[in-house]
Order: sequence, then structure tokens, then C-alpha cells
Amino acid sequence: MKRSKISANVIRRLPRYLRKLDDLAYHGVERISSGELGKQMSLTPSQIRQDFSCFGEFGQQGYGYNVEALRDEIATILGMKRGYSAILVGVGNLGHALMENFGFAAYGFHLKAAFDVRPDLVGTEVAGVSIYHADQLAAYLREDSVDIAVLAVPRRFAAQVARMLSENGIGAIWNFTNLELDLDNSKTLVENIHFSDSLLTLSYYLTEAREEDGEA
Amino acid sequence: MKRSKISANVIRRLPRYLRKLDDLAYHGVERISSGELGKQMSLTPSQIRQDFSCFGEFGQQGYGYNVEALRDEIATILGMKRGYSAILVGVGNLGHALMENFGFAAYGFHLKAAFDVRPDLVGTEVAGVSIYHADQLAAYLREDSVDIAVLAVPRRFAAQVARMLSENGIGAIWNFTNLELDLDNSKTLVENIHFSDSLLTLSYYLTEAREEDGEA
DNA sequence: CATGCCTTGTGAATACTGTAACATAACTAT
DNA sequence: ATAGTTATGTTACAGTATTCACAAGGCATG
Repeated sequence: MKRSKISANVIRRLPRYLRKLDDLAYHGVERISSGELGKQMSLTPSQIRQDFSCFGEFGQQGYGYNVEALRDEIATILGMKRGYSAILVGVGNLGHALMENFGFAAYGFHLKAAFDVRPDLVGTEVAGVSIYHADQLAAYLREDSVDIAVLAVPRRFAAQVARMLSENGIGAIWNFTNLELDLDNSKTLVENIHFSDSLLTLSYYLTEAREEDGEA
Repeated sequence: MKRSKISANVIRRLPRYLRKLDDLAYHGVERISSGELGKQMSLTPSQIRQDFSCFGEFGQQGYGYNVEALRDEIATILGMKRGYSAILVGVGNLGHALMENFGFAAYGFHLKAAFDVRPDLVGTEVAGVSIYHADQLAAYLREDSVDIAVLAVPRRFAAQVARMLSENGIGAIWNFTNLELDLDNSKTLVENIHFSDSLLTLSYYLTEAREEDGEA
């Protein structure tokens, strides 16, 4: 275990390992070797062993890895066992979709509250979570410490809300806004989901493929 | 211009350049140097120049880059000018959110139709796009060629729908499903939006930060 | 119109990431 | 038990990606 400074590439592969291991466990697989895992995930066995070795020695020679145990190790590494608290800001279509369909609990998160400005939403519940008025957000944060805020407000409010969250001590922002949040001299972590970036990347590769097919 | 084989890292930075350039243009900025752009985007000027040089020579010595022109070059590279057609499969909360809030047109995409199985949705319109029954999907694809399918169905249907899309000649799938699509011997491109991977990455970094703060 | 200032594009150097190879040790079957 | 097989963790290597450094060339000002 040499948890000095692990590269972002390794970190971003961990959730994928987790998903795969969950899947294997679900199908009753009890053990797996780096070779087999590599085949199933289109990775080299070397890379898999190297990735895991950043965090410890989870396998056994001549046997491989215990699926359940490895899954748990990765879950722990990712902080899933810490029971982080979350709030959602912006109960529009997307916020609503996240509340109803994204299982925060399955990833160890506790979604404690949601906030919006629409009077017809305030006071109601979605998927068992109460919706408060956005005006109460700052007070809520001061009262009750929150680890992560899911930011799903319209673009024009994003910068302002993000700053407010940061100033009130939020640990991290999961940003669904199209905007590049700029909180540079703050300690708040930011992780972006930029739909458009993803689509445009796909668009690029599609274009490349079409060009290769002679369509010039 | 040496458009031989451009690394994925470069490609994934392009949409971000585009967003930044749009923003600059919106604020009336007409020209920008790699130095200034680098400062604003937290990238080295070298990297920016190197990235662009993969596709051509868009700048001028002693001047920098013309914001508008560069923006257009990147838009073209990304295939935004090609007017790709798209359909959406699965008009649940998320699909609905995408139809209403994600501006496909702004990225050069034409969302032509949506598909679902729910009788109360079939026959209606969302954001000007008609919803058809999923049974008609295969026929629709054969009739009318479609470039990209947005896959937003429940997880349990994902594999089956993806295979069907692929078999009916879809060019690419934009996958919002938690599932790792496995279409290996097909030509269909896949781009994933894995919400959980993103959240767990954030969770990792939050955990790391907390550990550094002595909280062990 | 010429001089000095910028800023590009690129080739070379550095740093990082991923792959290969291997020594080591646990498991399995006889 | 023992021999053989298997698969790990790690060290050494190869391949990418990023940064540095500079020659070349346009821009702007006097």
C-alpha cells in the first residue's frame, strides 16, 4: 500500500471495476483472476493488477481475487461506506429525475433535502425527500453540515448558487450545469457532468467514422 | 494538419474549448492568445497550441486566435455542422428532461422522434417532438436513417434495446443507462454517461480531502 | 517603412501511463 | 507430502502525453 498520490486515471477506473464486480457477484461468481477480468472489461491484466496494487494487496497467488471482498475494498476506497450526506438544488426536470431514479442510497449517500424556488414545489415531497424554498438553503447549510450538493439549477443561476454553497462550507458540488464553475480559491471540490461535452465527443467520433467510410 | 490519429485526450478537450470560446464570443471578446486562454482554462499555453495544431493552423503569430473563427473550426471538427439526426428512446424522467432542457439543436442535432411503451405518452408531444410506441422503432429505423440514439430506458431493457438499435444500423448510441453496453462486433459507437461513476469519483476525492485534514 | 514586440507552430526534452516480464507464493491434484 | 500449475505484486521497459524552448513571422507604433 503506497497511497501517496494516485493518478486520476486510476481513480476514474475504480467505479467501473465496482460496477463489474457488482455484476459478477450478482451472477454468483465468487472469484476472478486479473486475466479473466481483463478479458471481460477489455483491459490488460497488468493494468488491473497495477491499479489494485495502488491501494493494497487484495489478491492471492494461484487463486485470484475474491469478488465480494474486492468489491468491498473498492467501495471503501471510494468512500461509499462513509454515509455522506447530500442535498439537491434545483428540482426541475433533471433534478426530479435524479431524485426519483438515481439511487443515492445504493452508493452510500443520504439525500437529505431538496431546494427550489417554485411555490408549487416547496412543501411537497419527491421520492420521500422534502423540498424547501431556496431562501432557506444558506440557513440549512449552517445548521446541518452537508457533504455534497447536487447542482441542477438553470444555467443562469449556477454561478451564484455555487458560490453560495461554497461559502457556506459545502464539501463538494456535483455539477449538472453546463457552466464551468469557478471557485478557485475555495476548498470545495467540483465534479462536472457536461452532457454537451459527451455528445460532442460522440459526434466527433461519428464524423471520423463517416469520413473513413469514404463519404469524405 | 496531420489528422492521422488524434488521441482521445485531445478530443475530450475540444468541447471544453468550444464552450469557452462561445462564452468569450458572448462577452464580445474578438481575439485571444493561447497564454490568456490557458490562464482562463487552467491549461498550459503549450497544450492549447499543440491541441489545435492537430487539426490545422488557426492562429496568427503576434496576434493570437480569432475567437469566432476558432470557434467555428472546432465546431466543424466536432461535426456540429453536419446536422446529425437523433432519436430518443425512453421518455421517463430523464428522457423527458433531455427533451425539454437539453438543446439538441444548439449542438447541430435534430431530434426527430421519441419512443416509449407507456400508452399515456404515445401519441403526445414533448418540446415539439412526437412520441411513438417502441414497437414502431425498428420499422422507423429501417425507413428513415438515424445517426444517433439517446438511450434512456430503464436498466433492464438497456441491453436488448441497444442490440436492436445496433442491428438496425444506428450509427451511435448515447447511453444514459448504468449498464456497460456490449456490442463488440458491431460498428455502432457508444458514448456513456455514467452518473454513478462521476459521483463515486467525487466521493473518492472528498474522502481523500477529509483524510488529509487529519480526520483520518 | 522600419523596428521591436508578440505569439504562433513545432521539434526536442521531460514526465507520466500502461504493458511486459518475472520472481514468488498459494492452490490443487496425485 | 510433493510437483506442477496458476496468478499475484513488482520491477523494468515502452509508449503517450505534456511541457519547454525557440525559430519564424505577423502586428503595431513611431
